[in-house]
Amino acid sequence: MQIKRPFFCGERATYHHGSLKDALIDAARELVAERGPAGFTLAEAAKRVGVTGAAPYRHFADRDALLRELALRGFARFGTVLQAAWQSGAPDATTAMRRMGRAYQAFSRDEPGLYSAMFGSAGTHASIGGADIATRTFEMLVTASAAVLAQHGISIGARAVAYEIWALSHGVAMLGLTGFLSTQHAGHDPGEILDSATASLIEMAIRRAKGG
Amino acid sequence: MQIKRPFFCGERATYHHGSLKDALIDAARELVAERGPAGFTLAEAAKRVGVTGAAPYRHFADRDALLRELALRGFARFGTVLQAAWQSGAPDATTAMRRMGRAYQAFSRDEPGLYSAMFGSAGTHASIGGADIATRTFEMLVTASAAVLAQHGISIGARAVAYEIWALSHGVAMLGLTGFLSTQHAGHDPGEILDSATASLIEMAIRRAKGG
DNA sequence: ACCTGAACACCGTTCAAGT
DNA sequence: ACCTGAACACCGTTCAAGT
Repeated sequence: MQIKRPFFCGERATYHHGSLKDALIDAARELVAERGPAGFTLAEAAKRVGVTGAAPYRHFADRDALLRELALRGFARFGTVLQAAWQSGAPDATTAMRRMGRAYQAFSRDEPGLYSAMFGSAGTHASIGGADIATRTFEMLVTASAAVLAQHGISIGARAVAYEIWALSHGVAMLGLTGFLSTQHAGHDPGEILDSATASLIEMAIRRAKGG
Repeated sequence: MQIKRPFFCGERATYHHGSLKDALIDAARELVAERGPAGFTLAEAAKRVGVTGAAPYRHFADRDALLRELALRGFARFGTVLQAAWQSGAPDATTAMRRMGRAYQAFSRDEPGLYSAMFGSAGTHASIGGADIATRTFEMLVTASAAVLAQHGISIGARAVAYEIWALSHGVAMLGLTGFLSTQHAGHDPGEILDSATASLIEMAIRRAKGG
């Protein structure tokens, strides 16, 4: 995701940058990945792409608007990645669900800047706009869960399972990003844990539906 | 947790504050609860307790040290709360586990400042000291899981289940704090979701151990 | 021993002026 | 239309000076 810039390491050829908006977002992604959403400063992002601290205000209302834009792009990419993972496992819904879980974990690990911008700061959700792109991500999980349950002849409870799986996935992702997993649980790969736990949640949903 | 202060609303009776350290930590807890760890400023905490911006440096090395101290106190309180919940369900391990799960969720909801300081910012874990108070919290979950499994005659797999339950609990907590749950899942109480999913994870661990 | 006041660097934000 | 430079308020941090 390195942005092509029409100037040489720090010194621009032209007075106008050309793709400043994208360059700033990319710099923000790197900074958030390095130091978290709190550590991101507009000034440093501007410096990194070779413009004055005032330049970003031609493209974003304020610091928060830039982070919001980063989060929005993150959700868009996240949706694409999860969708692709799901389809790579078709037509078996269980396989597809496993692939999607792995993709979720991999995304949070490989794109910490995007994931943190998306879910990191309180209030992100509220300020991200009524359209609510995050809801679309969740709806993907609901659809996936419904497909897995349908494979077992069950047509209810998909939202509840999707909710459980999302919380689980998010928990693994966040504990990983904040450093609480890697150090103390040698031998337990986050991906495997997520995989196993997701399977448990689904299997119990099936058992409950069949038993009741 | 309101700190008793030896002065009247803003104006001190004495030149020395008396309990500035505790007052600052309490102000930090409120500020982090209101605006997240990123929104916390040392200057505002100082203003809120009625001292100069330089005063905190007599008690903390820097801004980060104050947040670290807040996190440490949070972990201590969290441990006490979970322990009490567990014991309130004794001697039935399954009941005790359910109580602990509810207590986990309630703590994250009622003490957002503490929970955010504990788990909110990347790197907290690393900088919180080698003693690793977070590990002790996790070990409580391991002990609890082992007790539940033991009730079913199973003596293996407690760490893996505890890991799954922690991730799930943390996911519910964080999605709740960042506002991703309340808005889109009317009808699904976070506490109930956690309860049901935890039960699923435990039951599947039991089934696997007995079946294999 | 604990706090204030002044000082400095840095960041968010605005605005008139440059290209 | 897009960027710079100067300006201001605010925050983190230090330090000499006050109680």
